[in-house]
Amino acid sequence: MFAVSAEETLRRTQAERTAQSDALMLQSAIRLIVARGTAGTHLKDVGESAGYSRGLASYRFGNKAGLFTFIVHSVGDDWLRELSAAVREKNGLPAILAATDAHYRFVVEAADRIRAFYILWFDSIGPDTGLKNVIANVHQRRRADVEAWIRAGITSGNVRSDVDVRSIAEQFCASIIGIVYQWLLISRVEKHIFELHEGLKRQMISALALNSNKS
Amino acid sequence: MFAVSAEETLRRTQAERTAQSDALMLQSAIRLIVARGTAGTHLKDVGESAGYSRGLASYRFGNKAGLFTFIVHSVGDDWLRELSAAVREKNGLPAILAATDAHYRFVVEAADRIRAFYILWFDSIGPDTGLKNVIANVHQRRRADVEAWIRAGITSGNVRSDVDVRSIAEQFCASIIGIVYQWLLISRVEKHIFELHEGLKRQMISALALNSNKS
DNA sequence: GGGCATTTACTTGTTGCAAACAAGTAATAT
DNA sequence: ATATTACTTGTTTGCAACAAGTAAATGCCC
Repeated sequence: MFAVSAEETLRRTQAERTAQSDALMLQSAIRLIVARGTAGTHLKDVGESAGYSRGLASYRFGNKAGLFTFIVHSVGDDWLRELSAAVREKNGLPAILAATDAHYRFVVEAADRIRAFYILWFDSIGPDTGLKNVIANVHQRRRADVEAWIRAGITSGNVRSDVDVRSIAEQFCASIIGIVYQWLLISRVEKHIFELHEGLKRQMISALALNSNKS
Repeated sequence: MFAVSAEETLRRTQAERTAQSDALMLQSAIRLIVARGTAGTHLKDVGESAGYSRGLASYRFGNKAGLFTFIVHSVGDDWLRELSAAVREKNGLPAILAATDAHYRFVVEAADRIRAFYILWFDSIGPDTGLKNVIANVHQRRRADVEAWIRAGITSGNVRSDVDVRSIAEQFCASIIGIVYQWLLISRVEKHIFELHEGLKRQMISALALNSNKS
């Protein structure tokens, strides 16, 4: 029997099936989070608006925390990859300035996935949602990257050697968080957020550049 | 009939009754938010753990958003009052440094109310929870205060006159938000958060002080 | 390669619980 | 004594969570 025409075409492996339903539900969830917030995003809706049954999201992710963790992982990994592509082999101050520019670009692109990602980011602040650990890790990785850039800049001589690396890296990450917060709070973006990123760059230059007025 | 002995002692006005139940439920809600997060805080529990019925919180605040708005108003007003007391008649750089120190003190005191306040602050980031507007207003007021300090510092001559006031004020507020975020994320506070505040002060000094290396 | 057992993907049925509101009772005010 | 305000209890609705079912894909022995 090789006359199974129609059925043959829509036969997919199990891996493909889950990959597809994961992807569709991811998209749906992102749209819902951006539109209604985390509290207004119901697992039921996630499954149904992805074209499946009301129960699939529950079954796949277990609960809301599981769904949110999945989203943060998916988007966060992409994001970190794109960021390190933007920085490439740079180090020291150029790396930090490139990262800041890249961040600005991500934010003004205003892709729903970035917005949803950061909504979840801030949402996870409460106590012991497994999500909190995931995000704390992303945060640590980010800070470690910045520290590495600064240290590399010191050895290659484009950053002055008397800075407190850890402290500057934390300051940088804290500023990014603050900028993102403002972006999510007031939706009219553009110029405003641009200025915040430019200010952050100036601040990093004055903290790290060689020709500084360190008394 | 003036033999109403016992009853006479516990007679309160209606205003006193609501004031007391408001206060008790406020405390309960703060404890619950810190312990279980916003999603895990049920109106039912707020009423009951304050010594009332399961329905009172619903009745008084309407819904969860109403409760959260009430908390942000209560704590936020106290907070702004304490902050402006710490700054007093200072202006310019001294005002900003004093505000930063005061903020550090509030945070390390780690009073539950501050923690709950900021948890709600970050929680309100999603779309159009009436709470978002409340918090956007607090945020605006805060930024306006900082701008006013800087401007006053310029006229009284302790801040250099070529700074972009608005931009610096936003940078400052963004940094504060970022610091608070880190505080909520990693609970071991002390030294770490202290350093972040000190770094912010240094940054503001380099942005605003008169004897600067503006090329 | 074809048919049967196993595993994996997804759906539907059910329970429990909280939010929201309605209708009641108790306390204070006029 | 009546009206108003504070609070409680009853009821509905809707989602999350899980259990038990069906459908699709895979492994296996021939």
